[in-house]
Amino acid sequence: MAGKNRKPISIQTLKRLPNYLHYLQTLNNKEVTNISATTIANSLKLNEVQVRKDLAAVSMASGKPRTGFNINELIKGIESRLGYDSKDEAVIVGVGKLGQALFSYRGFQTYGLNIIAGFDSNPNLYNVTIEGKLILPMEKFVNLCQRMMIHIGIITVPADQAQSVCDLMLAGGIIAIWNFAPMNLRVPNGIFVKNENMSASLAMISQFLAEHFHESD
Amino acid sequence: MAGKNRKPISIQTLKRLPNYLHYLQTLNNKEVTNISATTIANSLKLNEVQVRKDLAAVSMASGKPRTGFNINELIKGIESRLGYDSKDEAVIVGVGKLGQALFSYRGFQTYGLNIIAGFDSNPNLYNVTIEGKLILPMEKFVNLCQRMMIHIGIITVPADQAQSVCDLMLAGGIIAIWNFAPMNLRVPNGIFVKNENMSASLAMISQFLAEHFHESD
DNA sequence: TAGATTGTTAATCGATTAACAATC
DNA sequence: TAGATTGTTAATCGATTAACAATC
Repeated sequence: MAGKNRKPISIQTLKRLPNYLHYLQTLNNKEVTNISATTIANSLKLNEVQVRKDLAAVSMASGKPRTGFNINELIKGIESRLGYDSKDEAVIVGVGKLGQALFSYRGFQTYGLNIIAGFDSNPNLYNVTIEGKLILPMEKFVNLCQRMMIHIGIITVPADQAQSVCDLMLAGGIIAIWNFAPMNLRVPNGIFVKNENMSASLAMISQFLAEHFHESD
Repeated sequence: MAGKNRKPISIQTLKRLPNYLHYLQTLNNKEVTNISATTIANSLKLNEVQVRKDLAAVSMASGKPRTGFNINELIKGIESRLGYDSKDEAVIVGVGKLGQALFSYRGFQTYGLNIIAGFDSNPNLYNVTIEGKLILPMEKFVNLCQRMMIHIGIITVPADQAQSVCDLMLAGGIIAIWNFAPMNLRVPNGIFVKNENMSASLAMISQFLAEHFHESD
């Protein structure tokens, strides 16, 4: 589950790692085996020292002057650091459209995430399967999480139900919550909540447009 | 479209604004009319000076010693700053499950975002309506964007189609892209891309779990 | 008045970037 | 060798936090 030799790594670096990975993977088909931090930096419009420091945090072997980094080693290093090489099991609560989208998205497998079951309070959905995975009634939630030792819970219910779902997750032993409800969850210390903050994204878009049209007035 | 008197505001502050707003809205029902930065800070587990500086960036009237800030004024200020009081029109390309989820999500109205049409290359979806909004073939995309002066494009297609959709959006005159495809888009200067970086979120969750289980070994 | 709360100025902290010596 | 590229050490930058005077 947890990888080995993980030095602490900044949140900023962590956010950039998936970008590096994606970029390296696009290169991987071609004939090149090595790449320099300089090239990566230019392609992704990042500072090259920053790229080197980021890579230093994930690559087993260090880069070599003139030749750069071995692409495959970098990919392995990043994947390992991101936990893509080990599967984490998760459950999702709220199988509306967004919930279904996440529930059925196969891409998460690539990221080491396996959503093993969905839960909803709508009886019409009980025992429906999506991509071969069952939707179950909420009553079965706590017990299943405990029995299967699930650690990750995904919340895709409306905002007003999010806190009670969250509490239920804690009862089920879940310690990391991926929250898509536009709602700040109250959790005790030691519980990790990652808010998928769409309103913040929209705020940035709105800010950009405001600046854009203000400038051009 | 763009609000008035917008001083520059840090990205960090911008991310926190929706949280303040949500918190203030939960208070708004009750009888209190004022609130102190101290109280907000404690409730949201933030530093109180940080809260004051954030609020200073959005509130028309400043707070008063002993009484704090007027809740309604704060709400108005934040909503205005976030652009929630003016509607921006957007189009979405890719009406799969995730696309449908976003397309039909009424909550975006609250955020000042109005998705007026969806586009997909699947003929089965042509002229289907979701929440009274049409899904159209890609052929109509550029023309519609231009005619209606749409500035925001949402990308919910698979990664391998994202870049070509992006290029099409630029052709249609779109200048702000909200990208849900796990893929770094190439765009010219002046175009804003907000990546909804789910892989980065997963990376953080994975990182937390790794640390958690490492510590407890 | 007294003190809770404000806004500001200065100190701290962490991340980014610049400068540079080491090396294949 | 020469020079492209590395990793490190120091400088810069921006955001957070601490200290404090102002005020209702």
